[in-house]
Amino acid sequence: MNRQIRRLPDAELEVMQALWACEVPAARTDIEAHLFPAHPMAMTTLLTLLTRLGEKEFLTIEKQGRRSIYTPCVTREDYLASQSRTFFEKLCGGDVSAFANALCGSGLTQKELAQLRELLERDEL
Amino acid sequence: MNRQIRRLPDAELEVMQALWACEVPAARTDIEAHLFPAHPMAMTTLLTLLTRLGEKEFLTIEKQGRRSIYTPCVTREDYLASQSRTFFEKLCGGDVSAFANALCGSGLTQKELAQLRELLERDEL
DNA sequence: AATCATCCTCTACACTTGTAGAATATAGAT
DNA sequence: ATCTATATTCTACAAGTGTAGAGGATGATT
Repeated sequence: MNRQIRRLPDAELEVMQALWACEVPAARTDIEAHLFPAHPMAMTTLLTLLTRLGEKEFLTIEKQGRRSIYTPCVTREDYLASQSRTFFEKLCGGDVSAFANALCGSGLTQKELAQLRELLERDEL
Repeated sequence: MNRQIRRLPDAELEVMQALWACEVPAARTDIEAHLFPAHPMAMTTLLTLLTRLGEKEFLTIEKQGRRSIYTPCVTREDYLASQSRTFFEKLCGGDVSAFANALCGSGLTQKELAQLRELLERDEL
């Protein structure tokens, strides 16, 4: 069903999140515009991260003249699902109650928890 | 309520998990016995990791003659809660429905999901 | 007291990650 | 044809991570 997707380092994840937020395929400027403004980075840094993501096959890079366009080849949904699984297995040891406790202690509001419960219910059908 | 706890690298986390599984305070041999058997490591590797965890203040090291005893100073619960929060914020962008979808797609069984929902409900009271 | 066994610390090294300047290539303007 | 702005790739480096051997300290044994 869902293969194991390697965990990305923080900086690369931020770039992927920006890419996922774009209309794809996206140009560098587009991705740049979707980056977390609170974490500025030099343009070459962004390009380095994009290259590394390409090597890791999280996205493909196609050149059009001097510019490149980037297309994700892992969806956000798949990535999140895979990382959830990893969290459950590696951190919670596959123990549902440990997981539930973690969520309850995580600072999510009552409202958010209720919402989560409801969504889980709906999806279960 | 719960401060931000830095994320541990995989190898260090495994050691912490082993320590949490011990009667504390624990000796190295004890921790060793609780390590994931599927991932063998040299004794000195374990000791290096314990030292690093001490530097990061995840545990304290007390010497008794030539041997050391280790005591966690971050609880498993606090660590899991903090990491859940980070997961929710950084991966799901603070979006409950993205989180719910991630869980539903993560390969958890229907039974596990139902159990999770129930535990959340109970804890909400 | 000398030797041995055991436990820990030091040192080491390759690989990854975060970061970005220098160098190179290319489309557009003159 | 040349110059210029701009986009990408190369190179670089410090810090973090995974791994473990060499060396030093100390408790146990003869």
